Amino acid sequence: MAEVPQPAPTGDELLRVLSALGNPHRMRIVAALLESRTYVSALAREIGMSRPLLHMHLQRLEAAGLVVGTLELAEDGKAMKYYEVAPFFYELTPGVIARAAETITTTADRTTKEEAK
Amino acid sequence: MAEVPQPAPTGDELLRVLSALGNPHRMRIVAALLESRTYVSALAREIGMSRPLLHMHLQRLEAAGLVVGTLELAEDGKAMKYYEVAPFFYELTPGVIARAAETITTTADRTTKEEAK
DNA sequence: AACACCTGTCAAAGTTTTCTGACACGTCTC
DNA sequence: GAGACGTGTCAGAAAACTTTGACAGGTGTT
Repeated sequence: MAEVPQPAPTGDELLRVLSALGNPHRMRIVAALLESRTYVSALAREIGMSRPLLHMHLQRLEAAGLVVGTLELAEDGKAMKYYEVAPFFYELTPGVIARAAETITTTADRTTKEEAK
Repeated sequence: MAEVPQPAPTGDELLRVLSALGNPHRMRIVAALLESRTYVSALAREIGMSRPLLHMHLQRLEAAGLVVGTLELAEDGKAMKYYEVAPFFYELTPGVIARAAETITTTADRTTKEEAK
């Protein structure tokens, strides 16, 4: 197994990842998806969570690049969204945090950019 | 430099760490403290943040074990609280998250335990 | 005594995140 | 057509987090 040097994550990326993982529900979701990929409704039943809520959490995890969703057509024609965990890897050290901190765009900037597009 | 195997963090510990670092201000605070240890008031001026607010953020970081504060008496008798970053190291992978997820105590449990002591 | 620092805490306000209960749309089966 | 699945979205309530300003205490200097 080759050791691959990790590129330093940007502040915004790391921020998305950390705040996505810093939530008990979302940790459990990652754990469940690592066990086996499933579709939203099944996962909602499995972990006992309302579907709209799970939808939101999955959104957050996907935005952080930690899971990926794929809309698949089942043989019976039903459209089902399958999710699986992405193979992420982050190292958390003071240095990494400090380097990331330099590239954090302010909330104001982020909002402005979003609105601009 | 010896490679030390990292013990798997508990769910609650990882949760505290991730939610502590998943905040732009707190990232910047870690970055500033890595540059040089300082005391609260000086740091507040340096990063342009109100002292009570900084106090709260430092609390959160310290609770997660990411920084350590020491109350020191200056020669002139003034009591000053110096903070510095702790040498932390966490690896974030799907497996680590999944293992941590198993040991998450529910919010209800945590609250009960806190009150019980 | 008044000022300039340092420390801490607290209540209230503001903002974001989380969560629920509808609703709308689609397919297939009875 | 009604029912059982699947998808997504939206508004509003509830809870958590962030932020401010004011207060109280400490020391040492003018």
